[in-house]
Amino acid sequence: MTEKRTKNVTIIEVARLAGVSTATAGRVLGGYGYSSESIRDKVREAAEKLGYRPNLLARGLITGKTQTIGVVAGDMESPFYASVLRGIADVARSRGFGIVVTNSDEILQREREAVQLLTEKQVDGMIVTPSDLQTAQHLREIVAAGCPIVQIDRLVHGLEADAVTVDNAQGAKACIEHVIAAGHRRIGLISELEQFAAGDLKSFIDLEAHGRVDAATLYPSWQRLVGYLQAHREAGIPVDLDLVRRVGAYSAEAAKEETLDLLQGNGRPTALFTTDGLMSAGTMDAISELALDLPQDLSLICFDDLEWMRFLRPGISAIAQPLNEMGRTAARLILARINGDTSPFQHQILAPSLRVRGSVAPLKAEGRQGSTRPERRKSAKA
Amino acid sequence: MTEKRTKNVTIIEVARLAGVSTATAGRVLGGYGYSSESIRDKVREAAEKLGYRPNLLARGLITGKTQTIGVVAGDMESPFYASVLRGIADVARSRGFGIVVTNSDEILQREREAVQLLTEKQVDGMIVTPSDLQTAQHLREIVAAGCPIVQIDRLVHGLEADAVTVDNAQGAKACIEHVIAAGHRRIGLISELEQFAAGDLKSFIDLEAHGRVDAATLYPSWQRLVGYLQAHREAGIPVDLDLVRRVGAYSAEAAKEETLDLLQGNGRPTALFTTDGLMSAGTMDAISELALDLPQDLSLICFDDLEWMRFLRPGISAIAQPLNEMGRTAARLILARINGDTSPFQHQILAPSLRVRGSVAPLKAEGRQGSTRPERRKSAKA
DNA sequence: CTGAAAGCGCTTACAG
DNA sequence: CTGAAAGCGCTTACAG
Repeated sequence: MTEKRTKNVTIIEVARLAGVSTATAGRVLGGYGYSSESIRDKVREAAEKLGYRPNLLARGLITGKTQTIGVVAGDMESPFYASVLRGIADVARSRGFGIVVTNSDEILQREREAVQLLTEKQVDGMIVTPSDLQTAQHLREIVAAGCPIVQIDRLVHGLEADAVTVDNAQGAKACIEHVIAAGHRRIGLISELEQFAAGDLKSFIDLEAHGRVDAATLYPSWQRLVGYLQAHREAGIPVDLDLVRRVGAYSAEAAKEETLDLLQGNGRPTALFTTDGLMSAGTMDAISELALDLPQDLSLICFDDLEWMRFLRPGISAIAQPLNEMGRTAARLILARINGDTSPFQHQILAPSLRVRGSVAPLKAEGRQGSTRPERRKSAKA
Repeated sequence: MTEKRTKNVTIIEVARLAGVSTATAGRVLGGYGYSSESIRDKVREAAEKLGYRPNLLARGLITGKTQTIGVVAGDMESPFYASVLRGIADVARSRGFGIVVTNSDEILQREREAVQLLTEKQVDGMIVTPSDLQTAQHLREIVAAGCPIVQIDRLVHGLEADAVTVDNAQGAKACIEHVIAAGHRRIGLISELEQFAAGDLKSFIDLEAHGRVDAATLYPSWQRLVGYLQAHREAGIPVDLDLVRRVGAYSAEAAKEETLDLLQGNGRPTALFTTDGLMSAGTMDAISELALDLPQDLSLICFDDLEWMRFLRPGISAIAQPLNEMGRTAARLILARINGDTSPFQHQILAPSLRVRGSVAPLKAEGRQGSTRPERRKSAKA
């Protein structure tokens, strides 16, 4: 009960029992040098008998490799990161690597501390979802120090490192085209759109219309807005600014408020596009509160994650991000770098897989909208 | 571009620049011995100037502590484990620990390999959700070797280690009482109930009725069945065996089939209790397929996770497991052991937090059931 | 309070 | 193919 940690069997004891040098025992057990078959057997037998387990710390100290990938996620509890992590873990496991994971909560300072911890733990490489796309001094430093890193989901401006992202503009565009094909013309957008250095929504939309926006360097929700705008432009449908709702925070509650405001105002949309799982959750709360029927009163389409889709009510369409694949790709890239790959940096852009669940209701004749008035609000919460 | 990993600054170089011995430099930088203020400043300055970062591998090799917790989860992508992991990560971070995580997929062999990897990486302790409650030789071995472990969610028979579980019987009982209070008498159960050594469902129910079942050593879904049975007994409602559905696999598809069979048979229940998130998902699929209205046609209550609850349709009740708390508790326990706590092993049983979303519809007069006939099946999939 | 020496458990050249 | 020696970057007694 109170025994201290039993002393581990070391290579020295195995060597002694096998009657060989520690160097030889090490070669057999570590699988790295030449050794004759007879010696191999002797050493293995001795190791087995003593219950020898290699100490990867010692090996790592000397080889400079820990067979470990460090991961800085935003929040591993969210379906997004959980799925990405699973992809990373699968590839790591198949290659004999471990992963040490941390959460940044998208807070720069926390990300710095995480990177620091991972560095001190001597991980062979890092996979990170950068919190800040401008200031990323800590990332530039470790890259300069020779630690390979792979960015996921976002690109730090001018960081010389591999990256894996989803084609957000393309995916969002596909969603909107889907809805337009069903006859909708007034499509509301509920989107985070939190950080954008260059000003307000209006300016951004103007810039985009003139082709002055580089989608690759934007935060995902802004990229999805670009897809929304593109689809409208190509279909010849003017964008009503009132329909484009910038929630301004990654918060379901805020998304709910924004949706309520949109749906209770004049000129209500006939369809709604939410740009991620959390926005969808908030929007659905609003829809419940207003006691709207989907998709009769309102069509809803979400840019979402496969995991979350399971919980969507029937009648809601969604396009899923290939999150496992994003994790797997990132892990493969980092492992290649760890193994000495020095080819130019890659930016892999994954196409969202169009796993649509439910279909968008075709736009019906007018008249239904009046049936659900703001006065009915809260009626669902009997 | 092709530079090799730049050689790290070591304590030796810092010591040289500061004009002190490596032992002294180590004491300052490692914060473990005495040192005068003037020397502290000199050393820190030198370290700063050279960009010194400690190598935790070397420290770990010598101290025998890595400040790392190993975690064997079933599947970190699932909301259950994702939430537990988050709890663990939060406590670990606050104490300066890292976590290395692995997935077992509830497969014993994979769990063994995971434990092996973590052992070789010299984690200070492990948190594991055991895949098999009988055969757990690998766990007994590492415990015997002095590596503390904390079990989560399940208890290995006779394993001398701390554990954190949820009071499943109690939670399930609360659910059923909730439904009974609303007037329901025919309450269907959709549950995994996969592994149970001692035979079939009927035998189990008989055993339980005679108080011959020790809930503590059961798999969670069986514990939830116990709560279902207890609530019936205390309310004086006989259990109809036809209503108790053993899905026999942790599969949403299988849960769906079982639900369809139950709802399309004679003597349909007026309420349904699902014992976890995956069962709920399958059940909801079945309900959609039958085009049933919730809670008008059927009341549904789920034993579930907070994360998943967000996606439940209004009108569905659910009781949530405190998963973050389970992770946090486990992390605190393992840290205490790592710090030398030798008190008797604890088994902490967390009460499910009654975060009910939506309420159970009171049972209405008869007559509604006929309105949804099996013929309507698939009608929702227009 | 500080330093010289030994050592954690392995791997790596270098001889043989 | 095998062994003796050195060393990875730290910490730990042990003297002073």
